[in-house]
Amino acid sequence: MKKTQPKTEKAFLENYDASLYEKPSAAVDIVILTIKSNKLQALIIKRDDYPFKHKWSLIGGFIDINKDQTLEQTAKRKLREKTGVKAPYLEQVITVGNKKRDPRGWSISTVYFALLPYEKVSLQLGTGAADIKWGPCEGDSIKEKLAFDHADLLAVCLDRLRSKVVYTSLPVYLHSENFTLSELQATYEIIMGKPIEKKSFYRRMLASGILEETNEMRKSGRRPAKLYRLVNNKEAHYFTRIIG
Amino acid sequence: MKKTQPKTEKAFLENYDASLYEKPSAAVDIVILTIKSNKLQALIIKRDDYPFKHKWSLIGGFIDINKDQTLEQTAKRKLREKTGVKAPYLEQVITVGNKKRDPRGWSISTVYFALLPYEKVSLQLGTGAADIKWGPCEGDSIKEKLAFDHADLLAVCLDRLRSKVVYTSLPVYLHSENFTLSELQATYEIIMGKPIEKKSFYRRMLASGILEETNEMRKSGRRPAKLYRLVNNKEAHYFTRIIG
DNA sequence: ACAATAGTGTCTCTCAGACAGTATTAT
DNA sequence: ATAATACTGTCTGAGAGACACTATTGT
Repeated sequence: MKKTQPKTEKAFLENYDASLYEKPSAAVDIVILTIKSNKLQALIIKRDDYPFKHKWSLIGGFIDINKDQTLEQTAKRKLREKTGVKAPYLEQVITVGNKKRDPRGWSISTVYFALLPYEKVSLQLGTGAADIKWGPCEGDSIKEKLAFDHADLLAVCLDRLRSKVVYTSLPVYLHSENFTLSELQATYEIIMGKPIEKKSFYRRMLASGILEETNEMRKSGRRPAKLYRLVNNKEAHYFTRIIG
Repeated sequence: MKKTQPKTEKAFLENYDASLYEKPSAAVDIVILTIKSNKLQALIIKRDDYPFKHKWSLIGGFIDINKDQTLEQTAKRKLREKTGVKAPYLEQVITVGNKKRDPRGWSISTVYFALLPYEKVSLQLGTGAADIKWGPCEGDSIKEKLAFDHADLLAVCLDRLRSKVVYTSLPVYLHSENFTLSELQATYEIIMGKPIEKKSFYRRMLASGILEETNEMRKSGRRPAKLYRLVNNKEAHYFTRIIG
């Protein structure tokens, strides 16, 4: 028995039943990165529900089509629920989708990475988590074995960050309001995993126009250092050459 | 009446019913680009079904969880169905997802862009299309008004291509096997929308190590030009400085 | 005074930009 | 010979790399 073809867009939409087609599940996962104890660290939670109950995983969850207006909003909501803050930098990295990554069946996940200053974060357990913590990144991974394909997703994000560090100003988002150039350089070096020439770094950063001096000094070490801040509302800066 | 909690992963999975949760629709769209008549052109089809019946749109379609193993496979399948070829370059660009982009409801789409040489393509209508053609890109858009948010998706891809052209070798994928450096330069210039210094371009390309001479010459113009080809299985090359 | 950290001076090197000059073909 | 297109020579300039040097603090 053939259904009659609707004659207008309106008629088509009135008769459309989305539930007739089998769909993959759709989720968002976020790799939240910070610098803590001179290490790049990723935020992970211990799952309190099946599947992978009691295993560590990235922060994430299904899109709730009744609550979320957009994909990015889903990411921002999750991020806020776990860290209590709005990330100064959030980038969509990749979407993976296949039949095997989730034992419950065909699923896709859009992966974001967020950078934020450690001092600003106050971790919150939220629902579905038995524990939450920062795990130091070593190379492309983390000591804890992660659920699903989350180890892969983390690796992709770390890769993306490392490839961008050499021509962008992304590491400033790992610092709070004021920071010294030495501190910023240290952050670059931690991510790159190797030292940078101080002079090249100073030249580059000061010429970029994204930083401005404050009147304050950091008095921790020996000679006090000038504190800088990101110029009001500056986007990430893209340099025309690579450093390091 | 509270359902009892399953006691093991196995029990949980056996009882799991994916259809209980409302999911967004999940699709893939592909911006297929080529150079034709000295212009960057995008492949579009005229839709033969609702919604947006008889409107132009990008190539795409829902993920078929019974046929497709992975998201990328969905993209490759669509691409092959419409062009008859395997694209030498395919890159995932963005995933958009919200409640309004499709009148049928919450939907997400993962967008890829593909580069391929015009000569290799033989357009195929396939199912669901009333027409298929190349449309010249002007700036960030195309003359034809596109269905859904496809104009935005196209713009994001053109943006991505333009931003990458200045530091990568992507344009080689718009040429077939053999090409001259002048032809390749012309392709760069079409994408960038402005001329490049010939000497800088030659130096850069020859130093990159991604090209090798063939024994043949192109005899079209006055002085014949050396034909080059991509060295066996070379990936896209990333330069350390920007051109143009 | 000295150690430690912050910051500068300055030379070299690589590669893009500019542009003039040479090479090889068809007519 | 001339026009057209393919290439090369070579100078300049911007910015990275190297590294020695000066500056400012606490002890």
